[in-house]
Amino acid sequence: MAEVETRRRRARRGEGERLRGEILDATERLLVERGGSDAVSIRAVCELVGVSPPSIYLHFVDKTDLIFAVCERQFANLAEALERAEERAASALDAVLNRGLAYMRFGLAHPEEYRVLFMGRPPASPGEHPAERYTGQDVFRGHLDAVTRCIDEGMIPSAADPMTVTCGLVMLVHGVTSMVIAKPQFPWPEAEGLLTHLQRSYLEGLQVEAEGPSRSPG
Amino acid sequence: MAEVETRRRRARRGEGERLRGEILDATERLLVERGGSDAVSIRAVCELVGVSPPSIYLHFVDKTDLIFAVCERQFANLAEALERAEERAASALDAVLNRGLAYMRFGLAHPEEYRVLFMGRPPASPGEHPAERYTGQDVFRGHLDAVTRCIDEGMIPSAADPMTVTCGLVMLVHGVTSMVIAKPQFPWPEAEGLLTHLQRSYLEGLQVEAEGPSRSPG
DNA sequence: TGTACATCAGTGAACGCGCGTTCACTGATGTAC
DNA sequence: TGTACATCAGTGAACGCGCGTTCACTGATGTAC
Repeated sequence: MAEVETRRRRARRGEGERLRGEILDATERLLVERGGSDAVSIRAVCELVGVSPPSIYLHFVDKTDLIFAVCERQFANLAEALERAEERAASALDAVLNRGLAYMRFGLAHPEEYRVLFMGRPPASPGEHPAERYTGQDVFRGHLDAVTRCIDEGMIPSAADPMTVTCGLVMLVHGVTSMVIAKPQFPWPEAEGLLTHLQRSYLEGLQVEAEGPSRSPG
Repeated sequence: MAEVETRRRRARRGEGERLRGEILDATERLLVERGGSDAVSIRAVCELVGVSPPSIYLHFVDKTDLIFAVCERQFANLAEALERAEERAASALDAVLNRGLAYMRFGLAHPEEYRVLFMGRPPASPGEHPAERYTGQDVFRGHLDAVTRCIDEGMIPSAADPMTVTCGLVMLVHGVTSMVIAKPQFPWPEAEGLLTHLQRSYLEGLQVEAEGPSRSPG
């Protein structure tokens, strides 16, 4: 019951950074509970932490900076989940499929975070903040590497452009993840099965296209 | 320059409904300009229309009702664009592919509307508003019909489940559309080409899966 | 060991703002007689 | 044709609220001598 008390102990000298972490935790929790960074107020974050509003500004230059810091942490979490998934893979192709599944699982397990990372709009004050903070380039780079390895090992036809295939898979995975998050009340088929079906069919189709398409639709 | 004057003529008796349309137009315009329904205020809408805030409530029960009314209009616009695309198709398969492309074009041409329709969160006051107002079921139904016709005509293997294939295509199309909208600064390949590639490869893959997969990845 | 001082980690109160919504009203338009 | 009245399409002013941010400050913690 110790965490119930509303006013926290003041940090000792040199431990001021601890508050920063607590603020990030509270912000993320509110982001999830309330839905959307617009619905999270600095005041609410402070109340949750047990601190007064001005103290936020000791650690973040403004609200956008705070929200972005939460994003950065989540991007790091996602990247880590993807790496772990890749490590468990038996083959290069498995690594690609596993990354896709792990990405979707992350999104469905943390839908509000996923909204902020991949469904929200670009920052309110564009240009001031570096793109790395809200774009997720590391994640894409990881996908691209995994796909390239598949092509190198001949599991994806070498006629395929790695960038195109990576984007294809990203669109596919993001499509399922974001659609299920956006329209949870719609009777979608079970997500893991659907994504697996999509990933496999797409990759099979690549193989066919490389051999020369069996028929030309349209 | 007649539209510059800030205070509009009051409607004659029985013409009160005209204001409703003007309010919807202004709301949609602000939605696009400002980005997001949170950023649209009733007061801003009124200023644009040249009317006082309370007059909104003669036509809409509250702000959510107003935003939803805009959604309904946009869903109708989208459904119409999809029908027109389908009419231009030379075959059942073409109809499916054209619907996908038209859907994406609509999204990229009206990104803010697309955000509200397919990327925003479910309504603030859930349960009070019928799901048809923000789900887009008509659009999905149209996709399903088009896919079913393909299966009937043998252009998609009859072993495929229409619901699965429709969802697959929807995820794919929504994936490209929403990702490009969400991360416009990322160097994606050209969207129409990517979507065409994805749709064709996926459908080719379906064919292969129906014949029994050539290899089993994973 | 004692004391003056600097620094660090915050706080309390207020700023000006825009918001959704409600209330009592107005005055033009149409209708009944 | 004239007038009293009802209705309709709005308006003006205010409500209470929560917001991000800033300012001048406090008081505990550590340091120098």
